[in-house]
Amino acid sequence: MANTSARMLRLLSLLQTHRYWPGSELAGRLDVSPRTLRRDVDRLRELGYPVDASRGVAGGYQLQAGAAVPPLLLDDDEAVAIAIGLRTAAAGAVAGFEETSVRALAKVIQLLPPRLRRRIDALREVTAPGVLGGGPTLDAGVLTTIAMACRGEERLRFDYAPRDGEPAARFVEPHRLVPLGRRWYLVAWDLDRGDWRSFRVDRLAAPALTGARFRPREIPGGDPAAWLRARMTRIPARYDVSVVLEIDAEPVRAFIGHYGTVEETTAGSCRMRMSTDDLGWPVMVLGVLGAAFTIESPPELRERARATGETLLRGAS
Amino acid sequence: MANTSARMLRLLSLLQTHRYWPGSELAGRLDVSPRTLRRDVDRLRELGYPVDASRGVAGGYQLQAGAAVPPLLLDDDEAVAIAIGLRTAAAGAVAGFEETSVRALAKVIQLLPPRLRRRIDALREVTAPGVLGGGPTLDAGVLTTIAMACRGEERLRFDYAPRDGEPAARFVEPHRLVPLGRRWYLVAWDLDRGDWRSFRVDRLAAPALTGARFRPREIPGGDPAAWLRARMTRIPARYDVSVVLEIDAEPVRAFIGHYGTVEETTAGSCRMRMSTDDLGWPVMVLGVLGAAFTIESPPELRERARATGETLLRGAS
DNA sequence: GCATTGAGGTCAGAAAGTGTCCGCAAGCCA
DNA sequence: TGGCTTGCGGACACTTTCTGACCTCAATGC
Repeated sequence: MANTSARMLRLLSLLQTHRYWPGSELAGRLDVSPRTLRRDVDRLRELGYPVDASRGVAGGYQLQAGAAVPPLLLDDDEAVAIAIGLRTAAAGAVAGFEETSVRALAKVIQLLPPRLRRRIDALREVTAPGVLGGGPTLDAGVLTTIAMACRGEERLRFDYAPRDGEPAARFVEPHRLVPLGRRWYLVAWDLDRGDWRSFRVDRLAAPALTGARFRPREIPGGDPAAWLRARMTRIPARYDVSVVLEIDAEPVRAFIGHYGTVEETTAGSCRMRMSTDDLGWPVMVLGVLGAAFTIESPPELRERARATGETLLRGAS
Repeated sequence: MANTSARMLRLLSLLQTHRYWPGSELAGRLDVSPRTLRRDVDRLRELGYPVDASRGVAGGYQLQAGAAVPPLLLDDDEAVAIAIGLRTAAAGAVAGFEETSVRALAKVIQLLPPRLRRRIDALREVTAPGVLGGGPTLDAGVLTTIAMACRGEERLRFDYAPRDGEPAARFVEPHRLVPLGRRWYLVAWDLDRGDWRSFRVDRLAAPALTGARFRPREIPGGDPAAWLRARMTRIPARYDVSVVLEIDAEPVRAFIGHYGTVEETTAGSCRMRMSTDDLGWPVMVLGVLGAAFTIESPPELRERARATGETLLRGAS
């Protein structure tokens, strides 16, 4: 009966929770004889989840890392923590991990009981993007709804405000979410227009799952990201920043993390490069580092630094 | 035999992956008759994981959100994404979620196959804390090793550099990781000294699991966080920043997120408050917002703003 | 050496899981 | 409306597994 499966899951859960259990206690909790427990442990091992055992007084069982990821049995707090972590990662806190994170997030959110979803939503303000982003603020709820639609192959309705023109309702077969530059795009088959379209997620509002499933079409070329890049005739204007700082490379590197690169020029001086569409950000960096610097490019950065410096001096006096 | 359990897990995995499956295909993949598939689905339902079914042409099965979190069956990418997300959250990217995140992270890391751990470690630089932190850079590997020791009730060795004095090897029974202020502390029973001690994680190096288990002692009072707070005679000096800005509250709020509070004073002006031990941070905010401001406190902030302003002007000229 | 704790073989009875066959119900479409 | 598809679930016979009891053996720590 389901008894065995359920018991195996409970056993896995116990082993995941506490890490070390005497056999007698496990047997007691699962309400079986020690012999059966040993058989259950064997079953887990056969499934590829290595369970370590040690004998003697204070012996016990312990789940070890194996070749495959065992089914994760999470309690509420852990599930919420995972969802929150994925959401921040998807929102761009971890460069290069947005897409994977949002896919995993869609999976987790989908499986989460409503009460946990509410808890996560309630934490929206706590996890407000704040300074980090630089990019436009993006509602994680919108993103996950779309991701769920892509995943579940469900038709999607939403309001879309194109760059120039009135907002209008759209009805699409969502295909893929693609992060490009600092923005998210939805690549979808537009049902009204009968063609592939891309939508900037930050211009998209009130996405609603329709429940209607569809058989996914194949996008020309097969790669949504490539299709989108090819379609984007112009990428948003960006500044390539280059500044020489009279300070060792190391603290600079530690400070800016992956937001830019730092190369040593001479001892005690280094060149920092970054690519950004918001000059406020490199100015912040320069100000906080506090070292003397020379701006190589772009000229606009010089102007911006001057303006910021004057603001600060006025306020400080 | 284990067949049934294994098949149930595979079924769960399939249902988690694609979201919608025709019964015949599921039966085919699991290599059982449709009747047995129906029975398996029933079993899942009995376990509390609601499986939706729809009839008619193009009918199928679909896993829905239920009352409990089902066992998460993750593929490699998803597992890595979850670990990365938790790590950033634990590193302080999500205020108030450090502890829960690090606990969940310890669980996940513990279960992850070595090859995935390596992938995650390789991503360390990608997820470099960068600007975010403000606090001292903390090696996530150190944190998770300690968390695993706490979780597994394993004795721990490490090198510790006290504020004043030489680094020395320590041998402890780890009890709990506690985030306090902007720092992490390990509360542990010091085996050499035979007493409870707290250790700042950022002063701790080369933690090593010994594999030796112990029966956890009870900490006086029962609450490690309370114990630690009581023990910390002085908390790190902090500045309470208060600045009036000649700008609407809304953009300020959007910019600083949860790092501080903003109240409207008069139309077109607002007061920003934050508590920090690093004045560089509020200065950055003031500089980037670009609005005229008046510093109410602390006086040190005025000095810092002046210095930063001068640096920027020098560099810009 | 002794107590503790896990490993694992064997056995018999109990309890499942399984496929086949069946009639039924619900959705979709012509 | 009728026909098709797909899921639902009862009944049955058969097979397989599961379980607890009992036993001996093997590590481990004191």
